[in-house]
Amino acid sequence: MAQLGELERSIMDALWASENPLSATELQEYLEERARETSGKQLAVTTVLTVLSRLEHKSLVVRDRTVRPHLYRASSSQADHTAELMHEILGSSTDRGEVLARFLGSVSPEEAAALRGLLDQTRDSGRSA
Amino acid sequence: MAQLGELERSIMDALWASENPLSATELQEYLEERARETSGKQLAVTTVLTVLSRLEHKSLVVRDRTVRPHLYRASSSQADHTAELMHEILGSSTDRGEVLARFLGSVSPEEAAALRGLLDQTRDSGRSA
DNA sequence: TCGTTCTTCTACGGAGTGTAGAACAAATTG
DNA sequence: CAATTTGTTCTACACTCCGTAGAAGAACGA
Repeated sequence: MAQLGELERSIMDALWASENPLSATELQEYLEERARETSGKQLAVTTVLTVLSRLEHKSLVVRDRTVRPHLYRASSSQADHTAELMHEILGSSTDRGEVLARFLGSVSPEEAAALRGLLDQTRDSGRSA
Repeated sequence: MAQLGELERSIMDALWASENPLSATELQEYLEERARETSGKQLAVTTVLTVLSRLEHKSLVVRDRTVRPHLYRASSSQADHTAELMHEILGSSTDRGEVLARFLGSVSPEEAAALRGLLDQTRDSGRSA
């Protein structure tokens, strides 16, 4: 699934942060805000549109073409997407157990606690396939 | 840190799988073996060397220049590297807890069990910084 | 020193990404 | 309906990364 570029990532972040689907122009404005402190540079709308198309193509973004302007939303939540990525990475390894061990070693105590809680909740819900 | 290309990945896999550091030529042969079933195609040694240099530049590979031929080894274990990657991905998210929840939801029962065990072991060894 | 072995330099083509103008389509309004 | 505004698609270019490797240079054994 490959890693996203910087602008792609910003746009996904914007979509993930937003409750409602956004138009290209709204995104453009949003991005300008975000960038104001950094390299405050206004992007062309076409730039945003191009990237949105690419993200749509990668199935990360869903576009509503029935309205004008078109509205865009992330096809899955950031958490889902991120978890999926992590899983992919984990799967690319030959020794999952070892990876998980190292992974836990670098996790904060709070997160470790959270994980324990989650594992207890999940304990009985055996996966089907 | 970005994702590795296919050949880069193969080379890292080879280095990770090997006990000892390897020379470019050894790697070349190793890769030919691996590829025999697939697209059995012999790479030029220079190709391997180029990629090794790039990997060295990315600090994934360490090269011993005191011997001839130079010997190459992975700078960290596959497990470490993978865990680090996972951590990076996790860190890129705004809601780690949620991500971990989703992540656990897609983990096999065996892995869940392993995680429980690991968490118990790690319980007391609080991290310093 | 001569050849062999190994490494470095240089280079090219293809893919992915940031960037956006030009051209085209739809909606709004006079 | 015609003109203007708003929005979308097409096309394109530059830059970086990666796979690939030849040519040229360096080191070592005979």
